[in-house]
Amino acid sequence: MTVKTRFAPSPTGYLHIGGARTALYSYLYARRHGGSFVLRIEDTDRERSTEEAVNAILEGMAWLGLEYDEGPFYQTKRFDRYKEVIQQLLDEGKAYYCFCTRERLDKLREEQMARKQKPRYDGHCRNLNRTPKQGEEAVVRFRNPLDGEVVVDDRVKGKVVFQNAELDDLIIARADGTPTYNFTVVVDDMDMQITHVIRGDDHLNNTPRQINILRALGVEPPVYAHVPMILDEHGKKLSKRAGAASVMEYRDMGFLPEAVLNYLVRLGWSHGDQEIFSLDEMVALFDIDDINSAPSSMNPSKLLWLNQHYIKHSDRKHVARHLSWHMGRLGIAPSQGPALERVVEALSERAKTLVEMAQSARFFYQAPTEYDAKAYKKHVTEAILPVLKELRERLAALSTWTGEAIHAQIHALAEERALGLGKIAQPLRVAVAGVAVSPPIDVTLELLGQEQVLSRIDRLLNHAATEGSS
RNA sequence: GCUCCCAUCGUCUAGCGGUCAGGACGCUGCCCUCUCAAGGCAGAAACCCGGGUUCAAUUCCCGGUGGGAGCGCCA
Repeated sequence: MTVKTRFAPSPTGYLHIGGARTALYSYLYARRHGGSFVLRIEDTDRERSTEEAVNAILEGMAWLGLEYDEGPFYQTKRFDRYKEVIQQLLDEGKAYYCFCTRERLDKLREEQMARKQKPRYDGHCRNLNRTPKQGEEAVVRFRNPLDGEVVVDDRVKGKVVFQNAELDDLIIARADGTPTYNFTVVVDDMDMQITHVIRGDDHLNNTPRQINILRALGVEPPVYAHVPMILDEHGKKLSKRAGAASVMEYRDMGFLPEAVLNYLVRLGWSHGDQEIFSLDEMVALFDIDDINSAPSSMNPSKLLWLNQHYIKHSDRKHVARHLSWHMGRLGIAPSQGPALERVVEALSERAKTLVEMAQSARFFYQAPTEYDAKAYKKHVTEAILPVLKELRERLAALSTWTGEAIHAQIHALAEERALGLGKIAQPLRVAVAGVAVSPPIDVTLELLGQEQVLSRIDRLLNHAATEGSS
């Protein structure tokens, strides 16, 4: 039997980071075994499902590069099929109509809670054996076994046993005839021949119900693997407030998709001491049995470290492509100035995010409009101005504008004047970048180009002449 | 409240009866250095508690404590 996994989000919001991880695990497992990966949109709750959310999920999957082999399938398009199965269960006496009002159910729940009991349906209509009269409101409930137990042989949690007596008869069709979650999942997993269900462990408690329905349908349940939740950095539930919960927020913060993927795969899964995994390596090494059964917390600084790793080691063109998107957001046009790939090369060791890199890259494309006050005061001294003037002339005289030539000029001058390199490099940085931080000065000047460098030095000299130096 | 899940450095984790409890991020110190980084080296830092089982428990079992999830005509 070929492996088939699925990711089945409900479109009520963005693609959650936890969802992204279960999607990744499902994807990896299918790929690893040469199987297929299905995307299914669970939109049976028409109140809360939105098209924007569907698009957000699709966008998130695409950004991460998690390609699905089948789908997206929409449950709302399968209502006829669900109706058919519900009727089948009804006909076979495995489901029944329930006429209890919401008021009665609410009251029942309240009473049970007051008695410190687990709130559950009391089987009031279980043996009525009645079909609704014309216009009469009724839901359909699944006739859950009253005794015995259900064993979930979970690949990450191990054997988990539930007593049927703990379960009640859940509603599988609402009064308006639409099917409910626990039922549609079962029918879809059955119809789509899903072999491995990898999902959040918040679904573990639903699993025995689903298994019972599956059995009533005469189908063997798939293999289940319930992965623990992802908590925020404080060990609390991930929320919009406490750190980013949406995958797209990570894009916006300047993360590379491969960094996010690498981070997520290691959050709850491991392969010995290895930390860095390309997608191909993940596919080759991933196994459900290596998933940790305990929940894990986000470690933002480790994600940052991974991001920097990928910024440093990924193909420059690839990084440049993502960087230009962020530069666009900051209103910097990378067309006028040095090749973006070379800027990426120069900055890759000094940026943890692409947002940071875009900010640092700004001066390559836009001359500084002002000088950082502290840097100016510290480095642009009265004594250094004549040296800068001299350097300006020597740089102007250069016929080949290469890092090497620039380096030689600066070094020679520093030596002649018995100055440390920093004494010249720092004011130069202020002149060309506006701040005292940049890639190595020779690289910076080379990338900027002779014309820009000379004009920026002139500007600083003028500024010093009118505004003064320290 | 009931049912279920979980528990190794601050965090992510390795471990699968005998280890000086390993790695990674972060942190601290040193080196390198034209700035910022990157890099190199060194260091501090963990088996939740109590019972068993065993010659031997971080590891297996039970209980406690502490976290978490579920208990909808939501998914």
